[in-house]
Amino acid sequence: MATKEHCAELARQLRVVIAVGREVGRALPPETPPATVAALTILGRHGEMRMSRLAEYLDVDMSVTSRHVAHLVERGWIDRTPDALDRRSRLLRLNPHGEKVLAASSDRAAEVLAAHLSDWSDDDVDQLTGLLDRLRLSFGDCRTGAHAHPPRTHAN
Amino acid sequence: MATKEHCAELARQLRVVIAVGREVGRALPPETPPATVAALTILGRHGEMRMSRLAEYLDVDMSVTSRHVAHLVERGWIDRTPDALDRRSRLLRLNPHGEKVLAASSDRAAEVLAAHLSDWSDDDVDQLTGLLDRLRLSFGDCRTGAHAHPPRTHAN
DNA sequence: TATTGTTATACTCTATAACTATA
DNA sequence: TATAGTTATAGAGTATAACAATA
Repeated sequence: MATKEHCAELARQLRVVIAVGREVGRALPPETPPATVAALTILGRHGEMRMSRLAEYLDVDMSVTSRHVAHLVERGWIDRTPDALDRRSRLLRLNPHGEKVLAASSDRAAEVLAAHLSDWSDDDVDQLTGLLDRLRLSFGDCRTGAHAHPPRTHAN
Repeated sequence: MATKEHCAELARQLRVVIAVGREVGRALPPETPPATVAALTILGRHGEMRMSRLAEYLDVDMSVTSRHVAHLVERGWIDRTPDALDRRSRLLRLNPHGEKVLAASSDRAAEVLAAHLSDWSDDDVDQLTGLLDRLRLSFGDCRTGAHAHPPRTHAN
């Protein structure tokens, strides 16, 4: 069980990482701002899902997600199809065009990181990535757990 | 030397940290929004400094820093004194009131983290903190190095 | 009645550019 | 001429609340 002192130090470093994220974000082309890439990344990783679940993954309000999604649809990067099992909701899915855009963005972000991490080994990077993933789980489980897991009875 | 594939995965996880940071930020009281706490944290950790250096630490434009600093001065949390050795610039320093506010914010952030990290050991937390600090250095050195280190010939 | 998603509105944070004062 | 800092303005990103449609 982590003590509060250690968590306080982690909190400080967390804010530093946000600065690094901004730095990486600045290197992205104007047509794919960070928030856009974030949505594409989640759809690319977890596949088809509905608005509410995307909002959970992004950790922002659904109203915000709705705007981002509308933008992605306008650009022709994702498809938004009606959900046959619940006509209130719509299913979101990355299309081939969106996959290309995501790949390019992801590539650019990786370049920026690699340029600064020249003295890191792959093992170093993996270790950090692993801990961040664990951090995500520690927070994410709690968040989505609030409404006891979304009932994914229809589409996966 | 880290390869681009590993960096791409790190980039994805980095965005997760931003979400966690937002989550922690939401728990802060309205009078100390995240950006305000960030400025206080840096002044608390590195002591007296001028605007330009604070802007570097925050990794935002000086115009943005100027606004935040004005806010901090209005609230009476920092003192802004003229720099005798360069009358264009002003030195910023946390005062006792600001130290109290910072302590309270820091405490709150640590609480939120600790609540989610119940199954983390202190060693786990330290390991992540250490890697994040190294990440900061890998980026920060490059950023401030652009103008070959600020000439700290006068204060500190 | 509750839930999914959209839209209107306001607030926070940031960047760009024009400006003042000093080096 | 260059640099430190301020201010005005614009643009992302997010949250709250009111709303429509469906469960």
